[in-house]
Amino acid sequence: MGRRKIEMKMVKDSSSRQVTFSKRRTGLFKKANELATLCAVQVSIIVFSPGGKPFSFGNPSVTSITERFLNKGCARPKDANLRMDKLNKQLNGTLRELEVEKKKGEILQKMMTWNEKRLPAEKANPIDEPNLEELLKMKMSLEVLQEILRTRVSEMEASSSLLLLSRNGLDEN
Amino acid sequence: MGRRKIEMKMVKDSSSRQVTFSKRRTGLFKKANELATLCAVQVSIIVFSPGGKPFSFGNPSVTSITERFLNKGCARPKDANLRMDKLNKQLNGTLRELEVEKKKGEILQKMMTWNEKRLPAEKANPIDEPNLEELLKMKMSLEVLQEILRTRVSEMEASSSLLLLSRNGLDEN
DNA sequence: AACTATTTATAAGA
DNA sequence: TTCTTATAAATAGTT
Repeated sequence: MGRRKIEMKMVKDSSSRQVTFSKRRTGLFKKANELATLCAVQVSIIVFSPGGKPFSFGNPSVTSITERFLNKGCARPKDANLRMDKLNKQLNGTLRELEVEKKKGEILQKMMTWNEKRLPAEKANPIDEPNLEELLKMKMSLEVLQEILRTRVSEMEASSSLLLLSRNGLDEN
Repeated sequence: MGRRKIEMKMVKDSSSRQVTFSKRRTGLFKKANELATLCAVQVSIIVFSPGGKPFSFGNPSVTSITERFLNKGCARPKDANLRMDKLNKQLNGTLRELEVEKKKGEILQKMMTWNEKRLPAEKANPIDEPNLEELLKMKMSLEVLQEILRTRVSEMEASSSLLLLSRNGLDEN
């Protein structure tokens, strides 16, 4: 048992291939992160799974690195960058407000339901110590996740800018 | 002596950092090649050295994969949403970055599971659904949940304090 | 998702 | 840089 040497050929069994993909993609991204951390460099990876689903790793982000990589040959006026940046932030801000307002009530309803399920404190012993611990964990988790989402939204705004910028560039040419 | 464990921090000595970069970049590209071969998938990596020099690995090529990755977002007016979907896929990488502490790691794992249940985009077609809305919902939801949890935690902490206080008082008497 | 026997990667040293 | 080597880390096959 344990690990064995394998031939460097495509894994035939699709199920095994999926497992191998999963494990090795994780390992690859970890290595990439270590490289970025240890050497203070930018690393970007794009992988398409056997099923065609895209996975990516980026430090600081795939789009920024890709842009840096591609821009070597096709520089653009700085003011164009700034202009498109402003327009896009406006656009995204409006879009976001719209969507959030639209769904607010619905979300609240869902979250309240979930809250009831997760924390049946009223029915069970409300002053259980394990419960408190669970709650605190949950609280921490949410703080971490929120930070992630904050980053993600920022990236989205940035990439949108890039997209419009590139499209604008094409239109101009 | 052989290999020793190292701290996951930036290597201070610039010379050592360059050596580490060289070795690990080689290793990363090798791993990428193995992933591409074993699983018959497309992999693209871009790395900038400490000196700013670009290195890249691509199977079949960096540009083709980058285009495949970006083109979905450039195709339509709703591209911001579609791009967001792909950025969402980076969650793996981002979570990995935050994996510094084991306790946090465990919590993050739980949150990832929960997140996937709430947002089953991975299982469905990942390229069709506009994820911006989902993400914003998530963000809103978390904000709401956090407020709920804040209240709950406060209540429970207060209760626990009272409980311990009363128990302690009884012991002393 | 775990486990673990091995293989593979790699930090130091030369 | 390249090689060596002791050890850390990744992972193939299994449960």
